[in-house]
Amino acid sequence: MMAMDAKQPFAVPAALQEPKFPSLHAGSDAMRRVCLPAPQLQGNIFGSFDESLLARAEALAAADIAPHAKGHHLHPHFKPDAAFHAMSGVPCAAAALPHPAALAAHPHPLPHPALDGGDLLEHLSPSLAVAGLAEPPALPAPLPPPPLPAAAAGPLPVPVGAPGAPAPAADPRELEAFAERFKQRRVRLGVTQADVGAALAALKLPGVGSLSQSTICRFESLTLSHNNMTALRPVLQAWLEGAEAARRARPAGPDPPPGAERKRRRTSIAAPERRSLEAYFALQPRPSAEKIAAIAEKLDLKKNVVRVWFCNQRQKQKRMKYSAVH
DNA sequence: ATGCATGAGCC
DNA sequence: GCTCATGCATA
Repeated sequence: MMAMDAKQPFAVPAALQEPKFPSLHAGSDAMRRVCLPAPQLQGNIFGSFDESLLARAEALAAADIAPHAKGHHLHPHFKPDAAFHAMSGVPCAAAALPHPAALAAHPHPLPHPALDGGDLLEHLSPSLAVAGLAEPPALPAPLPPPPLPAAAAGPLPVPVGAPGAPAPAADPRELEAFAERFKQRRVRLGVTQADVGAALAALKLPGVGSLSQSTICRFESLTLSHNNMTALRPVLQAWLEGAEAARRARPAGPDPPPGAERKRRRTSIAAPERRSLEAYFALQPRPSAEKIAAIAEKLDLKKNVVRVWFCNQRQKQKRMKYSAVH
């Protein structure tokens, strides 16, 4: 079994998630954000068809999913989240698909024409989403980053929780610019993403503890939701200023003793299964519990794994990257 | 840098 | 059960 010690440094202050979207002009942003980033989503769908996969998905859909098919409306009730999804769900299903042409050009007929829903799975590209986009040139690393404890604790003005400023201008363009500047300066300081995350706790900002390397990385690469980016920006800015100030004062620091001890393994979904899931997702981003169960059974995956997979996919669609600036 | 997962809060 | 913010593990 897996060790599941839920250690949470701090609970996210409700203030960060409660009042989600004030009046979110982000509506338009969100709209733009919906479309799948998938830069690799333009290969020829018919070039290399994986018959077996498609046949499998098709069979699955026709034999198992459809029968259970209970009219799944787009949004049962109108909750704040639904509002967000209402617009992301509809246009996305279409946008996520390769081409409309694919729908009309699918090769073989169905064993059960009468069945609906899942039968659309046949025109899904086999390996569209597998092509990894190579990492950008990045920097040749001419300068060796000296590991610095970066305990930038200090008399920081903390321009964060401004009492009278509820919404600190969340312009996607602004966030992007800041993120880039942040990374630039961070590197200049010779601080790693992990260091930043850890140092954050030292700031003692209300409701702000440490963050992981993952989160810092995602911030810099804009792979966080707009809200998340907005919430993190002031915090990271505070750290940056403090760190640079501390740097000026004492430009040197001892090495942090590296401690290492962790365990937990990440379940990995095999390529074929992943492709199937992607296929389903393109057609129905929010399958019912029944469908999830059916999919899980057919793909021989745990139901929870499938459920989480769908959740994560949905989250990905809401990320900033590639969104606004277009 | 990113895939799979957890947990809080909400419906 | 879902969304959302986050994190561990890993490619």
